[in-house]
Amino acid sequence: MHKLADSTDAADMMDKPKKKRAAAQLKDEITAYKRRRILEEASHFFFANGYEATTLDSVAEQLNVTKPFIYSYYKNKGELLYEICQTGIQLSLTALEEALSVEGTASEQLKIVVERVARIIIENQRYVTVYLREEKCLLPEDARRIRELRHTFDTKLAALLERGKRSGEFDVQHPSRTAIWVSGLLSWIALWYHEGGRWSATEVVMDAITMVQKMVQPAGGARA
Amino acid sequence: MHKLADSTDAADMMDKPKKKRAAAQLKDEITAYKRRRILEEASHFFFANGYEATTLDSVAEQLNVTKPFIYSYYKNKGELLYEICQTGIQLSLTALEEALSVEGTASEQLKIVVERVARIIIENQRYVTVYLREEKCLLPEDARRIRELRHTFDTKLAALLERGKRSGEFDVQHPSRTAIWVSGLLSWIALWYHEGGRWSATEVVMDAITMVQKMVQPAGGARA
DNA sequence: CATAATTGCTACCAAGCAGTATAAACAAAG
DNA sequence: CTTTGTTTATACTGCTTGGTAGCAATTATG
Repeated sequence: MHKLADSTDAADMMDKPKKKRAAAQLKDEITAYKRRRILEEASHFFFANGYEATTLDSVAEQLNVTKPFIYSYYKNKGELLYEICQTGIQLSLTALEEALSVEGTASEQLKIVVERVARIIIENQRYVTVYLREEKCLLPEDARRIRELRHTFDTKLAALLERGKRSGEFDVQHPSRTAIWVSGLLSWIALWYHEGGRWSATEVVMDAITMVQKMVQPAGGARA
Repeated sequence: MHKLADSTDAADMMDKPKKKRAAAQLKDEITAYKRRRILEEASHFFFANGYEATTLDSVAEQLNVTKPFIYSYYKNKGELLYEICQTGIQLSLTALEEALSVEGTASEQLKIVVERVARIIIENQRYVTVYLREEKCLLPEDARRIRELRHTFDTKLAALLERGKRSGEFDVQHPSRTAIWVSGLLSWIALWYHEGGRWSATEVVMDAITMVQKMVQPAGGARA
């Protein structure tokens, strides 16, 4: 990402003819595409075999390229892991933020949040699972950044619970602690769901909604 | 464990004087102790750095012994991992079974189950976390045995939920699926709890009880 | 067609580590 | 004090793998 930004730098572009600019842009798109493909295959291997047990040679083979090819798009193995973990948590966070931008009562918003985040987690299971499992393999600085994203997620979720508590919709005695249980329940989906297994993605998402609603539901029971 | 049983074999013992028998028994206890110590230190490293990233040399160093020492008590690194994973799930299963042996209504039993299992998971976090994280590193045969224990756990939990459903204490539309959410919530503790962190073990256990109760609670609300 | 630049590959290295062959140290028994 | 068996360490091997130096092939440019 940084490299990419550098080479499409404004200073470079301004004094070059249109043609060169267009060519440079296309090249950057191709570079971005190659990076995405490498990341995608790497995530398959990290998910199936774990980070340490995965060799970059095997990733390269799967892409029909060689190891130095990968090294010309990523600085090292750790950068691959970081981008995968980052993707895992960032996708969830974005889904949360988009859901929160939909107007509605706290209960309505919570339902949308759980539905969308659960779907995103299932669709991007590889990234989320690697993030949950391999955090310990990240460099301290990278791990800090990831934890920060996670913290933002939990904080925004806690704010929603707090809102529902104030409005009387939810019965939670400690919103920020409850938020952790809810986000744990969502994370658990990535570790447990198996495509083509006993239960469909839709069933799992609906179950998750039900479970979370019950977790925050006041003693009187839920309303329609 | 197997080796140990072999060397205290009845055939060996019967035709030997009392003294030798006693000496052999003591020796076996010492062997068992050494195995436990190795496992304990290994679990620390596997928990902190992951299975693949842990070297047996570092485990040996921590114990002030050498690598061949470990190899004279365990056949290879994989056997260590298997015993750690096995401990992680077996402890939880035993806690569940003991809790289920306490007489009471389904609600009462469920509360005891969650309390005891949550405590066991916190106390043995290293073993449980390694089991959840490193299952993919196990040999297929070992992985199968572990999954069987997990399945027994989920099945027994589902049976309890089924009982509560029949008696009208619980509102669960699909006991075996709900059991997975409950056992996921419990597993999540191992991945998330941090000793000396923001919340005490007791708070976490009490929270877990509350969350599970709400998850199965009928719409009318909970009774005392 | 020649020249320059970019892109990917071949071939390699250094390090780390699981696992072992063998010897030393120690203990038990006579 | 020797003999015999057991326990642990020294010292090594063979292999894997992250990472790189330098070359070949391809493409763009004049």
